[in-house]
Amino acid sequence: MFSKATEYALRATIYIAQKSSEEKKLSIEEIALAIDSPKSFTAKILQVLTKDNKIVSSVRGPNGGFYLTEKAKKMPARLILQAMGEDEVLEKCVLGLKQCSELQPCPMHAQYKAIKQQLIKLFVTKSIKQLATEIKDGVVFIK
Amino acid sequence: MFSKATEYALRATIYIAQKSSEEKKLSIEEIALAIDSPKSFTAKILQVLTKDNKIVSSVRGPNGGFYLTEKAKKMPARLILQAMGEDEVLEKCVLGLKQCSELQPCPMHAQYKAIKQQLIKLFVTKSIKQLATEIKDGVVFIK
DNA sequence: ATAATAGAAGATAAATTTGTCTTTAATTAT
DNA sequence: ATAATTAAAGACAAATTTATCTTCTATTAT
Repeated sequence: MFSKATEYALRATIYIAQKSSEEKKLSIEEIALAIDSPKSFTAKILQVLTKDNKIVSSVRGPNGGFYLTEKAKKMPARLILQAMGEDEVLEKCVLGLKQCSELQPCPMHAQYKAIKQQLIKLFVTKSIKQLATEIKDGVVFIK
Repeated sequence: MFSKATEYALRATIYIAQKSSEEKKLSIEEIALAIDSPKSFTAKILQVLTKDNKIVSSVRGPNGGFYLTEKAKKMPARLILQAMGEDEVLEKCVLGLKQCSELQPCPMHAQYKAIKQQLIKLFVTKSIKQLATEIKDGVVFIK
């Protein structure tokens, strides 16, 4: 469904949301280990999410690392897709038609429409924080 | 969601199903034009679907081309995904976790589960023929 | 100030996907 | 038989994705 990069982005952000605060930052080592992703590649991805502190925040140097502000934790998961430039996946035609729409539907449009709506709803209504909260109780896993 | 190759595979197969029979075969030129796909790349993809005549049938030489048998037209769309080696997409975890399951769910598992089931249902219950039938009436488009 | 730490930035490389082109093989019509 | 047609097969190339490594910069502790 999504690229590896976006999968790592989602997992990393959810993990950081669960473990970090402005006081407690996480190193790239810890994050990559926790979500089972290649370290350097994950660093690159976090650079994207950190750009303009849009989603993830970071500071360099000793005691530095990555964290999410309370404001960021309230953001919908869809913002991560947007930051990764993969938001379109949610809206795209299953058959890859450029012109697929209500007026000019592909053969799967009618049925896929409902699925698409639920997908979008999932990423819009679930905040990063909501996705993160159950991890520490072992209800849910990120690795 | 799917690779370009699989998108072309679905579109091409649906188009062939709608236009062809054992008596009337379609050239790769016609198919690629009809579904707006690169000709040579589409030829490669049809080679895969034609392998062992599993889904698409073909004959070489004058008046040759691609077609679908009545039996093939009755097959579920999911077989195309399988032939393309992309069937796993339907079952895969949204976050890309290898171990995501009921017992060890990812943070999106509970919500995504229902979506996944509908996706699978769509590809299992819809036959290639069913997807193809509305094209000629202009109810539905493939380009 | 200096050294140590940790992310940012950039270069590079490996792997995969997407796409093209040429040659070969099968089939048909003449 | 021969020529024409059309898909099959294979080599190759371009683009994108995934991944690594090195150097630079900011920050902190001493």
